[in-house]
Amino acid sequence: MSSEGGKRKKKGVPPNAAAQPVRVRTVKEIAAIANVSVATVSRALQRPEIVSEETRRRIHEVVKRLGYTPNALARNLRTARTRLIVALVPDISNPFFSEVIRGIEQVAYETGYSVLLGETQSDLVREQAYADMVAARQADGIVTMFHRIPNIPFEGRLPVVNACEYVKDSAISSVYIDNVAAATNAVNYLVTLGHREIAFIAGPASSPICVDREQGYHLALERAGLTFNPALTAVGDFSIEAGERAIELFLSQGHPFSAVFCSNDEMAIGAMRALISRGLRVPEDVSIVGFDDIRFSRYTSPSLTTVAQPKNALGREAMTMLIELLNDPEVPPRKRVLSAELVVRGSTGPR
Amino acid sequence: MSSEGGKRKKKGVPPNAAAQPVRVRTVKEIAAIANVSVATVSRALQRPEIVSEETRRRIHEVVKRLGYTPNALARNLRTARTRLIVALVPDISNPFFSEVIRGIEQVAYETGYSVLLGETQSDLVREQAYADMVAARQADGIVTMFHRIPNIPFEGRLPVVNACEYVKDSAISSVYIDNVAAATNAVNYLVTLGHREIAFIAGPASSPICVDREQGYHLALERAGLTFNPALTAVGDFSIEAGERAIELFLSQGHPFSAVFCSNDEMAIGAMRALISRGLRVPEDVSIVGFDDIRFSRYTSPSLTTVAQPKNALGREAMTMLIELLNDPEVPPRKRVLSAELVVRGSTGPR
DNA sequence: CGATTTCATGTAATCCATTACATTGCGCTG
DNA sequence: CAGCGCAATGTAATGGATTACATGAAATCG
Repeated sequence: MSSEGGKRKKKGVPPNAAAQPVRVRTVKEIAAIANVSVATVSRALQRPEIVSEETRRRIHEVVKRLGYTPNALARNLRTARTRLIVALVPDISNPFFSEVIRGIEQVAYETGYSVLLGETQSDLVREQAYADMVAARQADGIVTMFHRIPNIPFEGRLPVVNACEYVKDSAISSVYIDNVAAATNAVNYLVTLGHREIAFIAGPASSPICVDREQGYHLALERAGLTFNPALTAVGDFSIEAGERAIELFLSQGHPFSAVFCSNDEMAIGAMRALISRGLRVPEDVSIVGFDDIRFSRYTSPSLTTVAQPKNALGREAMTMLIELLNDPEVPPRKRVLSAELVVRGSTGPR
Repeated sequence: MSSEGGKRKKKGVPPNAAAQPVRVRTVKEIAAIANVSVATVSRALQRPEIVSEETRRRIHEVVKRLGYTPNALARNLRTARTRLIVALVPDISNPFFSEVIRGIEQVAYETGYSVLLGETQSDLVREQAYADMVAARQADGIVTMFHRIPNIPFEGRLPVVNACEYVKDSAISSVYIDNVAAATNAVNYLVTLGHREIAFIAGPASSPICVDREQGYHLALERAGLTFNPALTAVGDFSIEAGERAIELFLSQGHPFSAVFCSNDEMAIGAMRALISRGLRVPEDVSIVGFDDIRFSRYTSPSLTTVAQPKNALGREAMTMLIELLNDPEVPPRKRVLSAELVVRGSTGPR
């Protein structure tokens, strides 16, 4: 039984950990090796300018040599901030959100925050799990892209902002577009092309922005003096399949229509596909307008006419508001409304 | 100067915080109100069975009434584990990854972990920032979907596994498909359809799996007795635009080709679009095969023939391996190879 | 030159929960 | 009834950093 055998437990680290590049973990050890106090080590790392040139160099050398990373848990516990924010997305596979998230991340990066993405699948339980991270002080705030504000037992202003969606009468800051106007505008465009029977594929009624889009649709019909036909409205869940099903429904009912306005691009893609597979031509027989302007809508054939949301700006603005809020919990809640723009492509044509 | 004025600082909370549902934060306060020690509160929350029925009830009542959430930082600091893992994705807007992530999340959920998503955009700096969370003890481990293993100063086995990608000769457990075989199979399918001039749109050569796909392409050509024409290979970055550019390149060089094999679906979509906009028909003039089977490839027109990766299984398996590793750092690294399957749709036809 | 700043650093309190160890009281055994 | 074991709870150490306050030395001032 000579020297160190195969499986030695890492118990009671021998106190000779001075010179060799062994694993080292705490400020204490760094301090001991660099021959200073823990306070000085901490200072050298946090505010180097208040430590003398020489000491600072020595400490940094040791830190580097031993690959020391301060324990963020301990730090965050003490300072009561994490510089982490959680972005809640109902569905990461929706390309619309991807770009909003990019916007969020850009601002986060600029201001020294990191973004953790949480996919909720619109599920309350998962939503709550992420929201609890704030209650448990593992994150400083939340940007949610869903129309439900998670419940956080928190004193004062909730460190939450809403992007893309909003909640009526809530004290939560939000950034979103004027969905009524955008939808009105899109439907109106179809009207100017001569369409009179315009179908509508709605999104879930639980979402205020979907209600707004529907309202915009009605408003445009009304203004054009067209009568609303309930048989030409279907509700979908934003999926491609929902778009297909809606078209099947319309066709099966036998009411004629020459245009379809969809509450998002994926349903529009599904609608387009269903029409084509039934032998109808887009846009010659039926025009289609989507909503969001996701990356793929440029590449469908025909390419999709759609309402382009300022996705990046929505994300940037939301994150900016959150930072503001974190820096000063007193700032009053704001609702910021950006505008959207109709992008005309190949899926729409004259009646 | 009577009672409490407008702006009172929250300093030295008056010790009358007994009955009213005020904001309360620490075990200490809960303990005081429930008339027990902090240890008992902690126990009532962690292992209720070792606390007497009555005490437990009382504590839970107080916890609930005051909306107490234990400070996770303090807990994690003490217990040295967070039950958080980070999933690193190069690009969240790539629908392929979305489904892998779903798989990861499923297993995480089943085993009591939460997943934090980090988008790296293949950027080393951002990658490192997330990796540092492990070094800083803010997360227990990492599942990366990129072919670079982040550098973590860590004693012993890195708590990292690789999903979809792998790194040659690394001691990192990985799950991925047999890309050589999958690509060979896809190209071979084109051969059996009678194609002889088959172009190839490669992915970045930095990625081993892309090299494998290219190798599979060569292998299939060789087996079929076809000569490899370097002019019919282009390198892309996985984007739709890259697919378009590749086709422009092939066409401009004037070498004829009747089929294109693409290293992912998005480049295939781009390729298809470029061909169609040049007046070529798919699949009558040119057949196209993609790779991944993302959600949209079913809905292009024509729908895309592609190699379907078992996305969910890749994610599930990767997370399972990580959990294993976290529970026992001694388990040897494994490379697990799943198999992929060619899905024939409308974008391929006989020469 | 004595007094006062300023600078660099050290000592120890603090953040909040977990948990090893200590204590108390009760029921049971021999 | 002494003695033991067990159940329930309490006391205090612990995890690793930050930072208020203290200290000593050097620089500046009148």
